[in-house]
Amino acid sequence: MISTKGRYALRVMVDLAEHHTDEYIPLKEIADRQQISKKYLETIVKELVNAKLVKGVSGKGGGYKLSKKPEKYTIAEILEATEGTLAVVACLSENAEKCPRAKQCVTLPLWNEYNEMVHNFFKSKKLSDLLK
Amino acid sequence: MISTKGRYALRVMVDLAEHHTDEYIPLKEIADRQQISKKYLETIVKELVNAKLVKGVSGKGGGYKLSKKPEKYTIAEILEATEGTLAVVACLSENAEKCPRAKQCVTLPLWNEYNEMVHNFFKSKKLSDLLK
DNA sequence: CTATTTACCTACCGTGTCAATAGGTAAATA
DNA sequence: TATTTACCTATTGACACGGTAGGTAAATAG
Repeated sequence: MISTKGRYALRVMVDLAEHHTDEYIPLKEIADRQQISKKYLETIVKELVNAKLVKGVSGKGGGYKLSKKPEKYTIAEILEATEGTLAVVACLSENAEKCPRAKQCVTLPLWNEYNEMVHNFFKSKKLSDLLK
Repeated sequence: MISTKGRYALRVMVDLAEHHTDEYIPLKEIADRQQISKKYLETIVKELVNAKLVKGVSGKGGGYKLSKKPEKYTIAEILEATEGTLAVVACLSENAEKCPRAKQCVTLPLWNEYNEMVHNFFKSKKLSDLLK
């Protein structure tokens, strides 16, 4: 299940996209518009900054800004930055040690198919698709 | 992410399907074959029994048995019984109170589409599809 | 009738994550 | 120098996950 972390991140990205000018947008504005605790948003936006999805500058006139155009973001990269992984089962996550049962596992093909479907879905969707 | 609970449940169901005769199959056999702690399996199989997906009888000669043919089970119903819900976001789960932001929510259409895709996927897959 | 086998029930535990809060420090501008 | 902003480091309570422990009830075999 996609956690609030990922869902809020998406809403922040959309907000940044919709209010994008030359200026940086302070988090307080976003928090007010989205009605999400600013403190909590800080922890989320930090991960977006780490993943270089948004750029932040401190000080007066500072805030956050998208680092590329909305149509250049896949939903997948945004969710992966905040959710950690989009893998649908633990054994298919990027940093999973390989399962010794893999060869005989009757359910693995199902998980592989499911996993691929989910990844393709989120890779096919762009941030710009969420704008009105 | 699908938890071990759901994944083990699926393996139990497959095991029951593959070793299905007239007899009931004791959990110990399944636990041994699948190399999963019997104690833990008990808690999982209990939920399958509650959902009437398998039938259990006590006593000597007892054990568990599928309550219908493998091709009659969708993967969806098995996972829902053990995972609680297959909803991809909290606000789309069956017993969620309706979100006051729904009307204005920019991300809701995405979640709806994703949710439907996932449900369709698991409804289209049958337990019999996992048998060799 | 007794022993054995099985499901079934209740409770507990450690660990980790989620969602959120608190209280600072550093950077940048006016 | 004051103010605004991001950024950093905890901390909290609640809850689920993965698993264990020890018992009770039911059913059969001898």
